[in-house]
Amino acid sequence: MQLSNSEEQLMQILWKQKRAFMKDLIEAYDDPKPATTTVATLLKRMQDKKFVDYVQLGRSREYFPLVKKKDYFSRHVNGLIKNFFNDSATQFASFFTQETNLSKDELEELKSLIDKQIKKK
Amino acid sequence: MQLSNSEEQLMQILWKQKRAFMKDLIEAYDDPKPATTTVATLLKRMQDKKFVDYVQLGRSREYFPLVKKKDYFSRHVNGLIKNFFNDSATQFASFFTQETNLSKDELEELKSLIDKQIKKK
DNA sequence: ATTTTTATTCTACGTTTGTAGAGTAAAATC
DNA sequence: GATTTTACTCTACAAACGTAGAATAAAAAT
Repeated sequence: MQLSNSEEQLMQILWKQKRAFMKDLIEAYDDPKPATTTVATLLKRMQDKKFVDYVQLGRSREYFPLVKKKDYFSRHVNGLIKNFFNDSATQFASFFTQETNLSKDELEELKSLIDKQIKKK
Repeated sequence: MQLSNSEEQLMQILWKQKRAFMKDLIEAYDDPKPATTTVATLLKRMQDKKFVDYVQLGRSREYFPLVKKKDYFSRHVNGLIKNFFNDSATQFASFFTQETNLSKDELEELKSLIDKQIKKK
């Protein structure tokens, strides 16, 4: 099951905060901040989808992610790659380096990164 | 305005076929294929969203994309980058090369690609 | 002790999405 | 020319989303 857009937005905040009470989450929204009830609904749905859980502390709940950003993100990108580049990561990478306009420095950096990866193999 | 999931799936088919009649589009679906009315609805909604248009040929319509896959995809990835890597393409790239497990050969290929890009700058 | 604030639940409601039946008109077939 | 098929349109409807008011209950402030 996937997160909806507004759920994902909230998830981003939670990932950043790592563990948070609802008020902290709302705090982090740009104005106009959503109603607490809105966030509560989202959190409950996200909990049903097994993306977050919480511990009860006093009469408040401290929420935390059940899914790592990394993992969630990987699934995402892999989906993208599958859909747009019929499953070829290189094709994707190629597209990516050409389309996102990285500066020369960034490209150099990326290159050396790849070099490191190659050495590992 | 964004495409929904099933709209995007249909869009993928249309991008592949470039121009197509509804029956060709349905043809391309895996079984169980959707009802023609379903696809018709999707096409109409996609038309409202300005993602496709058609020319009438006889009493049939030949549909075609109004948005290039490339552009659509760029928007997507840029959104991802913004959301997950607070707008740093290199951070994304770094993550990408580490997480998707490209083979040594693929990495080499990517590297030379990047080199080409660098030379252009 | 009474009032106010805080934290959460329950309920709700308009919108978008996924899916498709019923109806209609033209074209093809018998 | 009557019947079947094809190509759409119109309407519908349940599920998911985005958003939040009303209600409740506990805690804090007065």
